[in-house]
Amino acid sequence: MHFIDVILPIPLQNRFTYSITQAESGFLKEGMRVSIPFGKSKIYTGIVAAIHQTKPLIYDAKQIHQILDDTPIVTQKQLQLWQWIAKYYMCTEGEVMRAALPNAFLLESETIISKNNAIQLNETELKDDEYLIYEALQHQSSLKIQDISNILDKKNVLPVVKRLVEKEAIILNEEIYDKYKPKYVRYVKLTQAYTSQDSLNHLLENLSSRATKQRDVILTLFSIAAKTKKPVKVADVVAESNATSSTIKTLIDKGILEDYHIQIDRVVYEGEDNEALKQLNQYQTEALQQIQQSFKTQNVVLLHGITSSGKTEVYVKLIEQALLNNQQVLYLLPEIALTTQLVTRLQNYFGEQVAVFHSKYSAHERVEVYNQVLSNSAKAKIVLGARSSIFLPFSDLGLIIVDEEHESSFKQFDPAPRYHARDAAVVLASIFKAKTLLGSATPSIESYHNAQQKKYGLVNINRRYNNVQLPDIELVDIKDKQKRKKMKGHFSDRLIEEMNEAIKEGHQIILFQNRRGYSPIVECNTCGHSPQCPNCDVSLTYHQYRKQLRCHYCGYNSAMLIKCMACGTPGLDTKGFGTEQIEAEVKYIFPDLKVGRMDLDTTRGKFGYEKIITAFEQKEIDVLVGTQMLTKGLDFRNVKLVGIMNADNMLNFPDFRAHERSFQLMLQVSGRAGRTEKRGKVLIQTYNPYHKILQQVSTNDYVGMFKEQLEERYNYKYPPFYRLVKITLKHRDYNKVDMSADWLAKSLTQLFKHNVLGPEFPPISRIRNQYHKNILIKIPQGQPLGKTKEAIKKVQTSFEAIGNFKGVRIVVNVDNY
DNA sequence: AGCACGCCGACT
DNA sequence: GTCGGCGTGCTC
Repeated sequence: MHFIDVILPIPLQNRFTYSITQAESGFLKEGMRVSIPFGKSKIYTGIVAAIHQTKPLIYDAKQIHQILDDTPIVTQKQLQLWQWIAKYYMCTEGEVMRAALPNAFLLESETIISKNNAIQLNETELKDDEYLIYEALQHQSSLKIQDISNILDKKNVLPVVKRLVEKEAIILNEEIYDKYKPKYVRYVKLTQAYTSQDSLNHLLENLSSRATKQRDVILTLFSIAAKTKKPVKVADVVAESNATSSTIKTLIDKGILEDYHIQIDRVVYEGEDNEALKQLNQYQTEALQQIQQSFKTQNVVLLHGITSSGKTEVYVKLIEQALLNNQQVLYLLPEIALTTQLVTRLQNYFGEQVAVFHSKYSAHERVEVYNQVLSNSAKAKIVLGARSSIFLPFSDLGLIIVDEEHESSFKQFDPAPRYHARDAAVVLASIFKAKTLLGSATPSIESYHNAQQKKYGLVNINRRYNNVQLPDIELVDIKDKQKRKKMKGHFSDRLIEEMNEAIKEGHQIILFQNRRGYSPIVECNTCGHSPQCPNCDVSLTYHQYRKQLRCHYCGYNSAMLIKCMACGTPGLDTKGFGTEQIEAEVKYIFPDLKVGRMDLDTTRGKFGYEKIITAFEQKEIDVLVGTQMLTKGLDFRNVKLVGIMNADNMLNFPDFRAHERSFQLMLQVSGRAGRTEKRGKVLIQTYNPYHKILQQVSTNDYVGMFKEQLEERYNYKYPPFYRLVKITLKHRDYNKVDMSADWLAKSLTQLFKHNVLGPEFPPISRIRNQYHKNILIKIPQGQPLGKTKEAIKKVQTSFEAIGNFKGVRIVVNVDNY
């Protein structure tokens, strides 16, 4: 008796045990995929996590359906990381598996319907809808459930299908197929018969009189072959000879040409020759030496280098060394910073050893990178990727770089696993006994604290590259400006002056407003009513370019109202402002300038983002207005002025991290100004210029900010002194959420006393028609984390057993950054 | 998460 | 009368 325990990509706590044959047990290894029957009719892909001979006691194990791999596609070390993540972030291994594997690896079955030929059926017995399906099967050998849905034009077709099965008119089959298909490219060459010079001359003569198109194709084929000395692609011949693919087809049919296919990589490096590594300047060299020194005793080092200090060059040197040891390197970046700029730069240094892993890649491209890493291919020695690349199957990882370490987008929010890629990376590195370098101009309070506690090494770079000066940061009091009538729309006179000057000198401008749309609130002048989202507890944002009201939480939209819905008066006013309004005002105040906007609305689509960046780089745009997207690792050479339109809405955000975030955001945007010889200028417009954070921003005082924030965190019991676990309850019914949250909070309070906060409705208490209520658990230092989480899990289990609370969804978020 | 089974309103 | 709504329970 042989069995395997399988991890399934579904949010279930348990692994599932299946029986296998002796032969299979000899072949199977941990980390291979198997397809297994699950429930009544489903077939899922599972990962073999254990192979054993212990027969399950209370149920009969089913047999597996099929083995999908010859060799493991998940390594032992990955399984180790999965387990750590599941435990630490309080989710299931299945959820981790779903996040960790490229979707194309997860085969699912699909029901295929075909006619039962063994039975002669009396068609008059069939009802109308049944007949439609039966009729369709006369023309097509098989149908999918989706096809039937289309034929009958309704959603739920299973009852009909069931009746047909009972009448033995049709047969059902579960089919699975590989979602990953290698990409092939079609090539052409002359057939054997025409390889000799004689036959060829003869052929060309023949063709020249009548079929000139065909002759051209052959001549083109020759010239390409002679030039490249490589197999010739059909696509190239078509392109160069002006022939169509039908001409080629004719030649193939005549037996003159033959085509063949070669499998190729979808992700191809098309770079030039390797660039020589830049010489490090004195400060970079010192930093590099300190990092290396520090790595002798520390596994993690934090590199605190101000914006434009040239951290990337230091990374490059470290990567180079890891490569010399023949080790792999993982370079993590926030999704949004994974721009072509950086990718090209690294590819210029390291050529085709760089692979990129990215959510915008297609399923197939992801599989290819995954497989290259798995085989430790020379094409993937350095993986440049967003947070999910911590899940790649490294075999000999030597170094992880986490750039822009403070970025909150390293934390996954919505589907579980709600992991933090920076923290998981440190664990991953420890599994490999590799080193981790965290880099940032504005480190997170947590990391800097770890460095001060000597848990991490700390290295500073305080000079910008080429000794460019840090920008001059000026605070503009817009309350005062309003009083003196010095405001034009949302632009102070100072900002307008500086913009004029920058433009006169031929420089570019960035304007930052951390809110998209035209205005977040529309309000009736007469009765004060403002349109709300029907599904969420928020005001609708006005988007001018489509004359729409939109909800930023659920995507609901409606046409802009002409009169108030409550009182019918036509006077509607807008309150607050977003990027769209700033863009409109720039156009009004500076009619000669070209304005671009960069926010979620203008960067949709695979290249939306790049288009805007390129346009800005090539100076087709004078003023770029945008949200925090602007802050991420973009290197614009010609920007002299950065304007922050309103610093207050960030500072007043109700979150213990709001001040830290505002500081980071403002310093990061400021860093976009004056990256070359000319000193940049930053204007921050605010109602409260004496705010400590703004003072610290204007003096570039990271350490001051850190100390003060750390003290606040200490006083108010927040990280890094306390760990947080946030529990969110969600349900359509307000009362159900309310009552169940009370119960849960009470039970937790019995265990953790005053360290349980809430339950509390969040500022936005309803999203997509679901009411939310939060409970926050603070875990003091010294209280064992693992045990605490187990206890929380137990309470959760008893909660879920209460009939009244059925249907209330619980979301647990550990380290809720 | 799916998906089946099972019990109540609006339609051919 | 049925179709189909989604509440509840289970999956090796």
